[in-house]
Amino acid sequence: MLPSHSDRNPIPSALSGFHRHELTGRPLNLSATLASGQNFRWRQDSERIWWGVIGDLAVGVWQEAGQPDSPLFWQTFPEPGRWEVIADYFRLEVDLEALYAAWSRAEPRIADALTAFRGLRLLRQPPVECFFAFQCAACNTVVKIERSVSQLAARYGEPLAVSRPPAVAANPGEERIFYTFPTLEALAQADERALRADLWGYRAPRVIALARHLLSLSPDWLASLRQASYAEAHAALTALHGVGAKLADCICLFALDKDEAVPVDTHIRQIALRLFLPDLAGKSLTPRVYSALADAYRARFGPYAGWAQQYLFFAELRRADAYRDPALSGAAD
DNA sequence: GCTTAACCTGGACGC
DNA sequence: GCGTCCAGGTTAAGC
Repeated sequence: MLPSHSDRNPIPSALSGFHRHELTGRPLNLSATLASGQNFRWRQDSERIWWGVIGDLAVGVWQEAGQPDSPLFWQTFPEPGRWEVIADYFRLEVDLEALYAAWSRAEPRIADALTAFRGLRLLRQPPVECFFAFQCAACNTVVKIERSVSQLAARYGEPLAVSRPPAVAANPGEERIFYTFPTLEALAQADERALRADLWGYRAPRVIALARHLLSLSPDWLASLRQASYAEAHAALTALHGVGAKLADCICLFALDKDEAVPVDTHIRQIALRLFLPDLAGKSLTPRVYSALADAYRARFGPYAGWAQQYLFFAELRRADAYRDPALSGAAD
């Protein structure tokens, strides 16, 4: 079960008990995927093992840094061996090489980002978690979003029983407690003052109101949008008070399998103005401009435009020095 | 249909 | 130490 030794990156001893999965033909750049701003709850420990929560499972994953074709080492807690959950979450069914070829033909200027972050994948996140995590994103910083979302889970989620809790870098030797993301029922009964104390600020009452509204529709309403078209899902989401076009696109792309969704935030806007639509520079981000920018990505990158924009987005983040991990790609090792 | 201000808050920055 | 600005947006009012 344990891997062979590697001189470049010693296999962490903490991987004892982990499984090994060969990513044959399905590259995965673990660090780029988990640090590219899709999800705010994954953390790396001192041995560079990534720890997160998928649904009701705590998950540990490790891969040799900058080697998207190297094996993935993984384990789930408290129920071990749930590979199907990990494969689904990281969307390993998607053939990246075919996408790279098509994107490069359509827009050669994406080549550097593809090379730097080869194996970056979009996640298939639980819809409720994605919906509320990105509620926190408005006028906020990534560090604060991560803190707010983690505190929300700790306050209103359920602790996960991990039989052999991993130590995490920030607190060596301390047992790490994992929490599920809160249910709609828990969020509907949340205390606004507590949320404000957790840095949710003016977003706090909106979170509670949205949870109550979603419950009134159906506990499974968000997940049911996976069966809808992109246009239908986007329209349904933006009809909710507090959900604009950008947030709707984040949920569509990161949780609802709408691969053509392009969340136009400040970074994606700047990239599009620089590469595709310089004539729109100086224009306010009205709904019409938002659509024009997103359509520009879709016109070039097709039905997986949302994946392509994630590469450009992450490259822009790194340029802006807004990333935390210096070893996200092979070039960085 | 576009522009603007308000909404929380902590960190970076200039003075 | 203090003031100002900014950060992965959304909404409503005013024009």
